[in-house]
Formats: sequence, structure tokens, C-alpha cells
Amino acid sequence: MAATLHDVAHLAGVSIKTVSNVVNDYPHVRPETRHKVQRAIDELGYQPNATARSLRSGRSGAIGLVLPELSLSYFAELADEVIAEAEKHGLVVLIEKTGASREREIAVLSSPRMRLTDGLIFSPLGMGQDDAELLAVDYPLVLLGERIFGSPVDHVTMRNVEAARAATEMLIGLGRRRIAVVGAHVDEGVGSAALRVQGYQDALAAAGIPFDPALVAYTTLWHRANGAASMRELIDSGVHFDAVFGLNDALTLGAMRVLQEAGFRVPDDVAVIGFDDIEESRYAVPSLTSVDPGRASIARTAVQLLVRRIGEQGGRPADPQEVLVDFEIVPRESTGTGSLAVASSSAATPAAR
Amino acid sequence: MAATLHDVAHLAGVSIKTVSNVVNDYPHVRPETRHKVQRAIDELGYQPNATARSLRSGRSGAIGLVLPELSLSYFAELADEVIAEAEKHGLVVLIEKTGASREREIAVLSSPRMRLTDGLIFSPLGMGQDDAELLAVDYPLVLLGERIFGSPVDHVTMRNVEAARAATEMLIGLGRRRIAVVGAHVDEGVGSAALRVQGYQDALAAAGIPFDPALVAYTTLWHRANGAASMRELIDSGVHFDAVFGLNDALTLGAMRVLQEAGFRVPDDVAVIGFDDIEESRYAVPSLTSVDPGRASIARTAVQLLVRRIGEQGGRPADPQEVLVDFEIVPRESTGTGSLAVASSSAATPAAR
DNA sequence: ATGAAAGCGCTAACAG
DNA sequence: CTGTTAGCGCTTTCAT
Repeated sequence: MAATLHDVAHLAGVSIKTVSNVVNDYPHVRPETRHKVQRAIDELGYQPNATARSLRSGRSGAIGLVLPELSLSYFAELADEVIAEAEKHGLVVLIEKTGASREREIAVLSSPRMRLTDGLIFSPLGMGQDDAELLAVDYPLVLLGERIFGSPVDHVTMRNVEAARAATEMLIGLGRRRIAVVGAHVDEGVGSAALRVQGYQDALAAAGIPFDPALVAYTTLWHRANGAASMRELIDSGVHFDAVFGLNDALTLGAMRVLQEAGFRVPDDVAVIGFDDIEESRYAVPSLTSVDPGRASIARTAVQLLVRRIGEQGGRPADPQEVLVDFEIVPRESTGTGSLAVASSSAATPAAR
Repeated sequence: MAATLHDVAHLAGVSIKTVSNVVNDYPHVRPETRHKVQRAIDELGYQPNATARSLRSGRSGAIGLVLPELSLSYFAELADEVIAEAEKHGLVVLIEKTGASREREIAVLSSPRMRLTDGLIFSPLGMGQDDAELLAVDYPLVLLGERIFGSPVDHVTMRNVEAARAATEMLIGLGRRRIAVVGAHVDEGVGSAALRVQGYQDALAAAGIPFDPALVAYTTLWHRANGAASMRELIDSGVHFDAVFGLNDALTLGAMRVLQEAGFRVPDDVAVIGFDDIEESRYAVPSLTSVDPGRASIARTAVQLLVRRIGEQGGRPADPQEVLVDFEIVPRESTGTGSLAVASSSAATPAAR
């Protein structure tokens, strides 16, 4: 049986309040007493009971992170950064995955299991704008992503339209005119796909390039397999294109794979750019140019906003904030613009064998 | 303020015990009463307070998963499967990352923050055999990985030696004799690296191929960058090789990238096989043959063992179990043995442009 | 079938 | 500076 405050107090010959004071670094404790208590603590291997503490204080020291799936690199990397930032605030992270299902997302929002956290960072993929009011929960919540805007909670998101436009402009700047898009979603007014396609169209329009619907490949999910399948369809359709803008990196890597398999040279025949800048893209063959949407900054900001909300005393809560983080294009080989930085060897002797 | 049992009891005109009975599906409640209570619950939007429940019952319904890093695909995919399995048991997963630091790992083991969980699935990378006794904690713990054996806790691990041997034998079966290894660790008696190198050597010995230390590339971490750097060194060293066994996939993908950059054809000049079978390997160019060490099975077994431990009543605890899961080699293009399954198009018209 | 009451281990007034 | 005491919201004997 684990030791309690009582046990320590008893052993040290003081009251539990004093022990509590020592444990919580309350300033006004005589050094002598503190010492005595500390010894008892060490002797018994006392560890405060987090649950009891939490019940009493109303804080658990844990925040929840709700994601579609961890095996999608973007989310895994995001989770890593959320955990790192949470740790700086003394918080631990409970991860719940929804598989991008609207029902699961809604269920998690009202799940009592999550009552064990002080607040949630919520990244939906199934819910849409119409579900905005469901976000008005009675605990601190920070929304991520592009599914819902104008909700009553803090929201951290990226500049999808601008970033997609910049990516497309880069391809145009390379002289490409037949730019395919992989990963569009059918009938979706909002969400990452719609916004990024919007940016793509904006760029075309600004450059006076007509939009050709035949160049748009639709998928449901954004996994590698979907990108591969889309590209296959695109190629089979016989449509001509000289560049590809993939709406996320996983998708794009799958597409690029099929592209090469089909005999296209990247970037010579087809220039390729992705979105997310996951680590893998740096090591693909060829390395994939991508848009870093500001993932690290999103994670940091989300945790900070959540911590602020959690810390809000009963008073008047601050107005919900919408934070847009900055993006950046990371040029690599797939657009022929990258340095060979990653894998260049100072004296790479191709070593014929 | 959230409603409590009292509020509900008051509104329904019953005692809190009755409400509790309803909430917990206690059988002996009159349907009529149950109904009345349910209405009060709905009306108030009552949600049981997980913390209070946890304090009273001694169970939080959360388990901890301690990993080196989520952005390593192997661990992200493992985490995904642990979460899925935990959910089947009604458990939620708290993830803590250690960055593979021994100090952090040891700290987490005794961290009161983790007292908020009912048990831990612990995957160390920094701790070693000498730290085995530190695992004798007073809460349910399931060990993963190959850093520590014979500890006093349940342990789920893979057949490293056999799997590595099988991988090497596959390369030998392809007629390769100069097989390089990427990712070995210096001075390590135990751990994944040592075991897998062992399997590699066993295979060589069994085939009568002399072991050439010049073919072993050492790294510290197993990230893509390390594999890339190692391969660069190997190539620069001028040593001749016709196959590569990478001790994990990330590493191997980095190595394969550099290999191709340096002008080697895979698998013609150099056959490549990895270890872990992460999703990405299916979409690499060429797709990477890999050893699936039984990740899904490890996740499932670990959760099940932990759940069993958590459920153990005060009585005599079961003896610690060591579970070895089965592995499987997944042949793909990098060894010239793979089907084109992933990306083959039934009618792939290479579409000259 | 339901109610009363005693804590789980801790924090936070409030005394002293 | 330290002790006493009252709960946080819930589960759980023990009665009734």
C-alpha cells in the first residue's frame, strides 16, 4: 500500500498540513521541520496521489489531444510537439483518436472519460461547419484545423489558401502551366482540401492560366495509398500535365511513387510539391518540396492558449481567439529548386561495381 | 458548474445512492425509479466526475504509454495500435515521451504524474540491462523492447535475432555475399541493434560467408538522417557491397536514398532490406522489403497483459511473463522479389508527353 | 429496492 | 509557523 500524507505526518511527528506544505513548497515552513518531513517522505517513498490532489484542486495536470490518427505523420509530429510544449507547462497529454469519424469526434467532446483532463486540443476531420455549436462545451477547448471557423472557442489554424497559392505560384514560376492537383474532396465547402484548392485556383487565375477540371484528382482520405491511386487514375485518363500539387505530403509521396513508376521523371517531366513538410519528405527520392504550414507553431500556440483558458478564474473569460500561423515553402529536388543539402556527399564517388 | 450526484438525486427526489446505482447499471433498481432518475440526469446533463470516481475506486481508466518519440513511425504506429486496443478495454491512453534519454525514462517510472494512470506500457531505449531492478515498481507495468531482459515484470518483445537472421538469409538466397549492415551500435551488449547484428552474423556463419567488419556502419540514433549519413560514409570508404540490411526502416530509407543518389541501382546493384515494416516502406522508391516484427501483436498483447495485471486482486500475482511475438518478411521491390502490388496499374500507359 | 453515512487522499480556510 | 477541520464527488458497506 502506498504511503499517504497521514503516514508521513505520523512518522515525522507533525500534522498532515505541514507535510502538505512541504510537498507543495509552501514557503513558511521552518527549515528544521522541512528537513524532518523530507526524511519521512524519503523513508516511506511517499508519492502524492494525483487523483486525490486532482479531485481537491479541480486540476488534473493532464490535457487531452484529440486526433484522427497517429500514424499519419503530420499528426504524429504534431502530437510530439504538443507533448513537448505541454511538458514545459507541467502537463501530461492524453491522446484520443477518432479515425476522422464525425460520430467519434462528437462522442469524444462529451465523453466523461475526458473529464479526467483539464482541457482539450481538438483536431476534427469528420465534423464540419454545421457542427460549430457542438464546440461550446463547458471545459477549456482549443480547436485545430480547417473544418470549422467562427466557433465560440479558441482556434489555431494555418493560412491554407495563401500557402496553397504560394505553392502553385512556385510551380508556375518554374514555367509549368498544366498543374494537376491531387487530394481534392468532392462537395466540400470548407476544410483543408477546399481551401487549398482555392489557393491553387487563385494562383492560376492571377497568372491567367485557365482552370482545367480534368487536372483535379479527388480522394477521400489523405493516405499514401490514396495519392497512389489518384495518380494512377490521372495517368490512365491520358490527361497531360507537367506539375503536381499534392494537398498533403503523404498523398503526394504516394502519387510521386506512381508517377515515377509510370516512367515520368521528377522534376524534369513533372515537378511535384506537397503540403505539410513531414520529415519523410526530406528523404524521399527525389526529395519532396513542401509547404511547412507552421506545425510547430500551431502546437505551441494551441497549448499556450489552452493553458491560458485553464488558468482563467471564474471571472469574464477572454474572447475566443483565432490564430493564424505563418507558413513557409521548403524547396527541394522535386521542383528542381532544392539544394542537395540533405544527402549530398562532399566527395561522392559513384563507385562503379 | 457541472451537476453532481446530489443535484440529480435532489431533482429526482431520491438518494444519491440510487442515482449512483442507475449510473452504474446496478441491477436492482425499480424500472420506474430508474426512469425518473434518468430524466433528471438528462435534464441536468449530468456527467460523472471521473476524478472523484477514480479516487474512490482506485482506478482511473487510463493507462500510460511511455515512448522515445512519436515522430518515429514505428512508435507512432505502435501507439495507434495501443490506443485502439486500450479502447476496446474502455481505457484511455496517456502518452509520455522520453527522447530515449535514460534519465527521463527513470524519472517517468517514478513520476507522480503517472500516478494518474492504472499502469504503464514502457518502451525504454536509454535504460539498459543494469537498470532491470528499477522496473520493480509498485504499479502494473509491461515492458516493451530489447533493452532489458529477465526483469521482474511482464515483457513483450520480438524475435530480433531470428528475424534478422531470416532477413539476412533472404539476401544470401538472392546470391548476395557482401552484405552491409546499417545502424549497429558501438559497445552495446543488448538492445535491438546488438540482437539484430547477431542474427545477421548467425546467417553469415551458417552460409559460410566470412564476417567483414568493414561492412558494418554504426549510428547512434535510428532516424533517416543517420541512415543517410552512414551510407555516405560506407560509400566514401570505398568498401564493396551488393546488399544492405538496415536495422530499422527509417534508417534504411535514408540509406537507400543516398545509395541511389550515388548512382547505385536498387535492387540490381544493391539489394536492400529493412526492419519494422512501417507504412512508408510500401511507398518508397523502390518499395522497401522489410521485416514486420509483429508490431500489431505487440501492442495488443501489451495492453492485454497490462489489463490483466490491473485486474489482479490483492492475491498472489501471476509470475512475470515474457511474450515473444512472431515476425514475417514482407518482400518488395528493393530485393527484386516484391510483387508490384502496391502501385501497379492494370493498364498503365506510360503516357509519353 | 433504497437510504444513511463513512471515507478515498488531498488542499485550503481558519485558528492558534 | 503549524494544527484542525471541512469538504472535492463518488462508491460502498450497512441498515432498513
